[in-house]
Amino acid sequence: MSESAAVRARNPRGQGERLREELLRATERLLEEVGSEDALSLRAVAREAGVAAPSIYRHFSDKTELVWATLEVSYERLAAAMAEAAARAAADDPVARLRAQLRAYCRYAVAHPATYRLLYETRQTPVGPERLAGHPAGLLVRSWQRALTACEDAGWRVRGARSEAPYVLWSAVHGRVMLWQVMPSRKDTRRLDRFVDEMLQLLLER
Amino acid sequence: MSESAAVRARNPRGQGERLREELLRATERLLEEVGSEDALSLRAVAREAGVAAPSIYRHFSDKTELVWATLEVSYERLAAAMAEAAARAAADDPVARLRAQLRAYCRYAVAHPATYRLLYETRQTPVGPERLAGHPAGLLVRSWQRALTACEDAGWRVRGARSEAPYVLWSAVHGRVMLWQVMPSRKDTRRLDRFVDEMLQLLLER
DNA sequence: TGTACATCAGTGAACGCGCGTTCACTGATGTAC
DNA sequence: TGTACATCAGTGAACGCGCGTTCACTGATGTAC
Repeated sequence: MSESAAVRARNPRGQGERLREELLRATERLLEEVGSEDALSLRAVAREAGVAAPSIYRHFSDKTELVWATLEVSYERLAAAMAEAAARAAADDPVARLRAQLRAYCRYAVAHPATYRLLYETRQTPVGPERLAGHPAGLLVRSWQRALTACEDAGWRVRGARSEAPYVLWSAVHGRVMLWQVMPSRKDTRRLDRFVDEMLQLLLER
Repeated sequence: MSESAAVRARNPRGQGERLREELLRATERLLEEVGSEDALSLRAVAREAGVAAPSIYRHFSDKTELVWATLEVSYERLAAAMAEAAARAAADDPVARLRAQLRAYCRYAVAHPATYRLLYETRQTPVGPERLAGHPAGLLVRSWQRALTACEDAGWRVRGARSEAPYVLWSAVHGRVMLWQVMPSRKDTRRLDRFVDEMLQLLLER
């Protein structure tokens, strides 16, 4: 029935925190499998991690906490993928760096649809406003903002209202990957790349 | 406890179909209240409609059918709101008509967040590909397409790759309203209007 | 005009299920004396 | 070196709940004769 479930050995003393990481990974995996937060059950997470359900409560006070922690991990993965892609681009070409970031963003989104969606589903985990203020989304918009400024510093002009530009970029890309998940078209990721190029051409000029 | 629940009278003979409509409306109302399809329960729909839970099965074979029917109704509302807005704009100004449609789209989306989201959550109602092919989303992309062609006929030029243009428009607007629902900013719908104007300026030129 | 019957709209009770969470526990292992 | 004890990682059984769905039914009303 369960794969590695039966063989899991208890962590040695002082290493209890390891289970926390395992639970987060199990949640991520399972989330992609079932597709949404509501469809995710603590009992299934426990099974996936090879542990009894109550063990979760050693590390997370309830389901909301577990999901929020997963959201944060997931955001970090996305940010890391974007940073890595940017680092691979030519250091003196901010447009190429921005393009690489946007493409990495799209790729992450379509590779991990459920965890990606989770980033934008605050309704499901009803948390306080202080927590919402620290929502990863805010970090993202600042990152697009910085990237655009770097382009300007390199002599590019941002078309249209400058204050709207990061939102234009972000909305377009987010919208595109969401549509990607709905539309029953064949999944050729080069189409996403083309879309990114298109947006940059619309938004930037020499 | 329940509001109109207790007083509902049985429909007269031959009018059984009325309950179907009532159930659809109850589903829409409830969906906005609970926020997602998973959180919606048939029993709650029945309560909302003032009817016993098994009565739903007189009109819908299961939960999936009920939700899919609601999705269709919801899409019709959105399409109607867009058509109405377009009709109010000057008949000889296709850009104004398109702008009106886009604004109506945004307004519908933020006024009915849960039903709007439902339009884009095919994963939740796992239906066959033949049904997916008839998904409202396809109708929408064709509608943007037509609107852009009308602008071209009136002497406007669509910037960038023409084939990407409807997707640019749609993605941007869809993405923007999704972000709107996440970001903890004050909800001033004029900001959405400004965004729409911005997109049109980026996309169209004389 | 009366009555047996078919049709129709809708129901009450029950089914089995998986869920989130709580509780008191177990048993291995390091530590103090 | 031995042993009592505290700490730690994790568990088994149970709770009450609401769910989707099925079943055999009820009772009002129109229809055929």
